Amino acid sequence: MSSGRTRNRRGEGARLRDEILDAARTLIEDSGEQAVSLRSVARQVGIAAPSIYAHFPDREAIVSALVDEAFDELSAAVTAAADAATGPVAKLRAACTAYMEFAMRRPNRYQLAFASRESNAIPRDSATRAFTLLVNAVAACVEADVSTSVDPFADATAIWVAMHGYAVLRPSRPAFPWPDSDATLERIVTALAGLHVPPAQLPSDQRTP
Amino acid sequence: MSSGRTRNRRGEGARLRDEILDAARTLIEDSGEQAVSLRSVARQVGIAAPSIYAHFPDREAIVSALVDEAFDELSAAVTAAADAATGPVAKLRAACTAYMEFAMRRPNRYQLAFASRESNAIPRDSATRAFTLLVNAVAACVEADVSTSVDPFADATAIWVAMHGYAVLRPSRPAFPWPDSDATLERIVTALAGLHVPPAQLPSDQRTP
DNA sequence: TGTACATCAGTGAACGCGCGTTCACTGATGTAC
DNA sequence: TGTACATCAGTGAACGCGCGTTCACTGATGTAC
Repeated sequence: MSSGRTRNRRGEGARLRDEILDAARTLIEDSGEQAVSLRSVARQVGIAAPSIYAHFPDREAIVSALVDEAFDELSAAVTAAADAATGPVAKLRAACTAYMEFAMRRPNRYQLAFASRESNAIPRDSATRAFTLLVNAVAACVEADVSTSVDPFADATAIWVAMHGYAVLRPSRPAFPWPDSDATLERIVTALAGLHVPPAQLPSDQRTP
Repeated sequence: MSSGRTRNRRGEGARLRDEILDAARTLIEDSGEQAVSLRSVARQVGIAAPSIYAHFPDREAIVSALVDEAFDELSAAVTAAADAATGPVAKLRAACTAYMEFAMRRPNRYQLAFASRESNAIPRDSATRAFTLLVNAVAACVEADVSTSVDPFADATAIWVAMHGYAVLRPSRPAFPWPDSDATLERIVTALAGLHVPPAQLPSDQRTP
C-alpha cells in the first residue's frame, strides 16, 4: 500500500483519528452508514485496518462519533438561524428552514443522525437543546398572539415529525411528484404552529403605513 | 437437521414458497429487514439454504415479495377504513387512523415498506392508489366546505409525510416524551387538511336539535 | 557531535464468522407397463 | 398386482468473499548520554 499517505510524525499519531473520521464521513455521505466498515475506512485513509484500533475501540465508536458530530452541526445550524432572525414568527421559520436545509443538503448525514442503530439508545444534548428551541419558538408565537397553539410542546413535536417525514421520504422516493420543499415547509409550519399571520409577511415585521 | 419439518408431498413443493415467506416475515417483524438472509430464513423454516433457490432467485426477491405484501396490506387497511366511514371528514380521519395503526402495530413491517432499499426504485400500485385516496379525501372535504385547502395534493402530501415522520421516529426514540399518538394524528390531519369542523364531531354528522 | 536506544506509528499475516451461491447428489413417491 | 423408472423435493459439501479482530512485528524518529 503506497497510497501517497505519509506516516504522521512522532507525537502526531492522533492526527490519524481525524483522517479516519474524515474517511468515514465521506463514505456515509456518499453511500450511507452501511458503507462504513473498518476495512473500507482503512482503504479510504490508506492504512491497514488494524491501525484503527489505536484510535477507536470498534466500528461503533467511529459511527457514534459521527452521529454526535451530525447532531451538533444540525443543532448549531438551527440555533444560528433562529438567533439571526428577528421576531417570534421569523425565528420559528428560520429554525425550521435551517433544519430542512441541513436534511436536504446532506441526506445521508441526516439519516445517520436519526436512523442509525447507534443513535437510538442515547438522546444527544445538542438535539434536545434544538428541540427545546423549537418548542420555545412556538410558545413565543403564542405569547406574541400570532399562534393559536394550545400545546406548544405537542405542536413542536408535530412540526418536527412532519419535517422528518419529508426529509426522509423525499430523497428515498425520487419518482414521487414532490411539491416544492419550501412551500411544503411553509405549510407545515404555518398550519401546525397555528400561525395566523400572512405567510408572505416580511421578516422585519414592518407594515405599510 | 431433524427439525420436525416433513417434506412436502409430490406436486406440493410450491408450499415451501409460503413457508419461506412466513419465516422471512417473522424475522422482519421481530428484528428488521437486515435479519433476513438466505441462511437465517432456511434455519427458521428448517431446510437447507440452497432449497430456497427453487422458489426465489435471490435474497432480494424474498424481501421484494414482502414489500409488495406490506404495501398491499397497508393500502387495503386504509381503503377499508375509508369505505366504512360516512362523510368526507370521517373518511379522511378513518384513512389516516388506519395508516397510523398499521405503522404502530407492525413498525418493522412499515419500515420495510418505506425504508428498504428494494422499495425505493419502483413505486407500488397499491401505494399509489392509497395516496390518491388521501388526496381525494382532502378534496372531498373542500367540496363539502369543511376544508380551507387550496391544494389538496400538496396538503395530502404534508399529511403523509407527517404521519410517516411520527411512525418512523416514535418506535426508534423511546426516550422522547411522545404526545399521545391519537391526539397528534388528530392535530396533523385537522391542521394540514385545513379542517374547520369541531374535531369531536360525531361520525354520523348528527347534531343536537 | 556521534551513537545507542526507547518509543511511536503503523504493518501484514492470520483467525473464525456468516454470507450468497454452485454443484453433484439422494431418497421418497407417484406412474406406466 | 408387481416392479422399473422418471420425477420431484430437498440435501450437504464446498467455493470465495468481506468482515472484525488478534498478534507479533518493523522501521522511522526523537532523545539521553
